[in-house]
Amino acid sequence: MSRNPTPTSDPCCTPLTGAAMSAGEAERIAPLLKALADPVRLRLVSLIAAGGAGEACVCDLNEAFDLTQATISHHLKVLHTAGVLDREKRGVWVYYAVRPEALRSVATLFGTAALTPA
Amino acid sequence: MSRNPTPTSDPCCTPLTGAAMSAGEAERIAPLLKALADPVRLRLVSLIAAGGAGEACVCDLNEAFDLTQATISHHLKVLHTAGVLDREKRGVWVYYAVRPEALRSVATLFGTAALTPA
DNA sequence: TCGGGACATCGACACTTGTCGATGCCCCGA
DNA sequence: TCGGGGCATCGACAAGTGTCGATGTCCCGA
Repeated sequence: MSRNPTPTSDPCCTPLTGAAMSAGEAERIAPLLKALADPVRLRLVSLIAAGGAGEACVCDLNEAFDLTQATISHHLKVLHTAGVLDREKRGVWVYYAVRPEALRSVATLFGTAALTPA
Repeated sequence: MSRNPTPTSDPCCTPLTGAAMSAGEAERIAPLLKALADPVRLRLVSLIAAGGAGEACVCDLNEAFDLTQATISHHLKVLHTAGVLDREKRGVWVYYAVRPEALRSVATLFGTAALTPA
């Protein structure tokens, strides 16, 4: 619809059409990044990952923030829904664990990108 | 927060697994991830990075999406403000280039994290 | 059996964000 | 000098997001 009628032949630069990331790929990865793009959730993942076995109890996470328990629970749900965290209930307590595959996806995406020297 | 659009001073480059991330550190990195956490912006960065010299003209980027020129301009501004893209005007056209440091920050952050289970 | 503690969910609120059409600014070519 | 094209900005709108207090659900110990 809004295709530019090419004001002058051969405008400025390289084609770059049909390049690296497809639209579908971008739509698949963006939610993962969106889940991680929050200071509280970044710290949550960091706290869980820094814990001994890569997991942490919600009761401990609650005490690390100046936020309501409902808010922390919400953030943990967002991370879990995005596939960043695993959830396991043990008796009264709930433990969240980091899913390495999720972080590996992001690392791969930007790792290769950062190494392209131009 | 009227920050200079070129935060060259040591971005993040801190492991996600070592010690827990501080609140200030999380607040500093989250905007970078937030800028990248959008399908359109991910494709924009990908297109720019895939171009020959790691840069691209806005006129070409406009044609790669089914969005208004104003919307693309907005997304480019977000990426530029976050320090992901560099902006350079050449005559009538404007070229955006990827800042490798920005992507390297993200790669470092999640790269070490993905290697955890060892 | 009953009470209480640990999490999740709900409803509500202010704030942010993605998108658009319209308009303004700047640079070049005629 | 003037007209036009490339890009940014403005104002507006709907949709999404972070946060809270209140409430619900489940499980254990007394």
